[in-house]
Amino acid sequence: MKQLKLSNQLCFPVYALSRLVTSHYQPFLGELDLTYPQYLVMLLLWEHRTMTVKALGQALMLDSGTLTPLLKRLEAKKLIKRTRSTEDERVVNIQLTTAGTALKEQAAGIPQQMQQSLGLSQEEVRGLKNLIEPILHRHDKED
Amino acid sequence: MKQLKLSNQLCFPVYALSRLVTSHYQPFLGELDLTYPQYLVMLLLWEHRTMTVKALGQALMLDSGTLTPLLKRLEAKKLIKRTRSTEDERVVNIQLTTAGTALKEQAAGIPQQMQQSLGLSQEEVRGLKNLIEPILHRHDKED
DNA sequence: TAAAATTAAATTGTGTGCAATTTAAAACCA
DNA sequence: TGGTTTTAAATTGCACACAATTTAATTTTA
Repeated sequence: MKQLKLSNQLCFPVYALSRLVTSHYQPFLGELDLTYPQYLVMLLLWEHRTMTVKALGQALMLDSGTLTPLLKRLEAKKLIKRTRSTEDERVVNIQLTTAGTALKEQAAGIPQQMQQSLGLSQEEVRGLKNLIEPILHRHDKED
Repeated sequence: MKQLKLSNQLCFPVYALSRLVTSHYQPFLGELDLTYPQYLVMLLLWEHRTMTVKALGQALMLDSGTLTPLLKRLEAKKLIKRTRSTEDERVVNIQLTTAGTALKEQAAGIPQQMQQSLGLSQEEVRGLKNLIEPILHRHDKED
């Protein structure tokens, strides 16, 4: 049954690559005392300054079951503040603290260093993005 | 700082795709009462019948910290047997039970159904595999 | 407008991943 | 050979992911 050989599955390379990439972030993120998903949240906040939990969840395809405890940990590190919106008390706004904003400087070199660490060529990066992003967008509405 | 925009990171599409793919397995794997990593172990065992924990770990890039509890769950479901080798008592051999072998029939249709569920073309699947696998092999020795 | 439906987070519980340590066995070697 | 090193799993502890449920607030609608 050829189809059930691991080497014939697409799923496995994608899964393995994801973990490989994440593991290469570790040395760099460790210096900032961030995990990889925490770094993704910080990337969004550095870009937008303030976001709701829902907006973070949509951008990262994560639900509150993952985000709530993660955000509480970022708050405990004093990188963000969580405040319930006054116009709509269901909503929680996430905003950067001064320390959270400052961390951006320390993170500036990471994307560059990562590409080196993974040994990827420009073509590979572009090729992967060009293949993957259309697939993700095709499935955007699913969340 | 353009480099720190989420949309300019390679890491995120890879991470998001991996979770998207895994989530699409869920309805199919749920019928077999398997999680996605458990399914990967079963794929290897269907192919090789018997493997050591170490060999499983090398093939899947997972360590005993992940595999030991996972394998205990598969054993609790009576799909595999875990027996310590007599020649080398450090080694644990994992072998399929009759039920574990039988499950292969039920899994036969999954790869086909998955590609449909994800709406991927042959070109996309081939393109992704061709891009990802060389990257993984380049980093094989790292584990 | 009051009840029903929807929405945003939080909570609960299970199963990974993975770093770090521990345990026990086997291999090495001075 | 006896002590050191290496190796294979297991264990411990922490942080995701995610399904399912709960809670509280807002919208919808009958």
